[in-house]
Amino acid sequence: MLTAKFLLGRRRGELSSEELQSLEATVSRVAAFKPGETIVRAGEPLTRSNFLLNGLVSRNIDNQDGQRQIVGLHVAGDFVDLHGFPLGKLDHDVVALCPVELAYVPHEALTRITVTHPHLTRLLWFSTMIDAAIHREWVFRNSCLSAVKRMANFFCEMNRRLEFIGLSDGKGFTLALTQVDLGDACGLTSVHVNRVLRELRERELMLFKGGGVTILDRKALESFGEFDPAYLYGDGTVPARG
Amino acid sequence: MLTAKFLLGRRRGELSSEELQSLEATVSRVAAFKPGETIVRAGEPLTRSNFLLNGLVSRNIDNQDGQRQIVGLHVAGDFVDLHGFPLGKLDHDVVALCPVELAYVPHEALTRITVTHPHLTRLLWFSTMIDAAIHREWVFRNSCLSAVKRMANFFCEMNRRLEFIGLSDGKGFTLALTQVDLGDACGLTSVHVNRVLRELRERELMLFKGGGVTILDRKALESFGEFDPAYLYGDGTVPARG
DNA sequence: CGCAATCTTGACGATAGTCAAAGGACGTGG
DNA sequence: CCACGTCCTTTGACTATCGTCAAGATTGCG
Repeated sequence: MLTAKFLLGRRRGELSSEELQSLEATVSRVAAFKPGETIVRAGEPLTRSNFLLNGLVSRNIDNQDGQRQIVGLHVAGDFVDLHGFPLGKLDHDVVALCPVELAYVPHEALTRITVTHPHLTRLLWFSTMIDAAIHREWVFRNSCLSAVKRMANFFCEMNRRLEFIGLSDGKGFTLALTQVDLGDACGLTSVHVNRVLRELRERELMLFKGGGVTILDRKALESFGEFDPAYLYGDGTVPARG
Repeated sequence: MLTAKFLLGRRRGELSSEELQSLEATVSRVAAFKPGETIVRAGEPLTRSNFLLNGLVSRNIDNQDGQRQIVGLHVAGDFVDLHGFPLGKLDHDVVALCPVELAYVPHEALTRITVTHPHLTRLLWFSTMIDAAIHREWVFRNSCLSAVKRMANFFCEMNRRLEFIGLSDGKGFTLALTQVDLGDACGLTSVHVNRVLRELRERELMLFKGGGVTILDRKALESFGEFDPAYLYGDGTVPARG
């Protein structure tokens, strides 16, 4: 089951096996991308969306100086650019941050699902709405929090999201990012990221070393980073079937 | 037609009259809110979404100091919290910024639409995806741009969005916001907003005075603010019917 | 007319950016 | 197996942008 991780930990049990099969049937083929490769370019007309099987993928917007802003980050089980299905094209680039495997899902197949499977359609819609909620948290984080808190908050999010799909045990995980990437995501320079990571270490909240994250005091880290996981909708609130 | 402004300027002509009628039929009643009133509170279970008829509405997330971050802003014709339909509840507050009129749309009616009107469903989904694209621009803006450019970029967005619905002629419009509001939206203090507005005035790009915006040099303002309107999807790219 | 909210300005300080240099880590090729 | 290059990390010194504090001006409303 390629799409087995879809909505894992969020709407567990909400997908009937028939729905899961219909979703699985939309996959046309699997493809691999190398670190730094662009998967989707802003503005190009789209005929498929990409379901992330493993690895890390970012959504980038560049400014006039060529400075890259990461506006979103995706992990295994995420329907990376399902946004491109209603939109027809994207406003940003989608780039692999490490070796990545994707399942291609043609838009035709998705259109058919909207006709034959309204409940599954609402779940797909739901998953894009979680992306939007995550975007809002990123606006909040990068607009309203100090550099140290931003970083703390960011790692709390990744911890939870990786926990959902079984890639974190809550105490540590691997995250194939450089300090430059962290800066691009949190609106900081890599130099300042370095200083901030030292502070988190000195506060004995967490460690980051070469893509390896160790959470030393999760509760303290979450409270320090002003992290409230409600926006990840991990508690499985259920919309009516029909 | 209460919902006449829905997707105006974005997918003009994409809504069939039958679809527009079905949408119109979902409206249960109209309600008014006063400035500062909370329309939807984060976390509360939702049974309806709100279609904005006129006025300005913000989506807020507060930090631990009680500092407010505006993570989104809605104008007439926006389906403010359609996000709440797939999600079942919201991760943020929705607040009126000025006297506001809303049309209530029960979620039951929306569920029925997903069953009977797949194409209209995709258009509703599309409109939430534009919100997501706007969120991404806000992440970019508040993470990557200087204070002056942020403000310029913000006003460019509002200019375009108001133009879509006929509330801006491209040269000026009213925007019932205080300098505190502008700061809360752009991640700045009101003091700095004031300095920044002066700079935009001195650069002869635009004026802001008591909720009145005058665009002096639109092209220069958009280029200075690194504004590329592609993310608003105003060019009417069309998804297949079916 | 008077109060309250908003705007404006100045002086000062703190957070984060810039510039620069040096030290690891890792992979490639000789 | 070592040398080299590249990318990433770390640190220091300096700078700039933006926040804080405070006071006064302006606006609008009851």
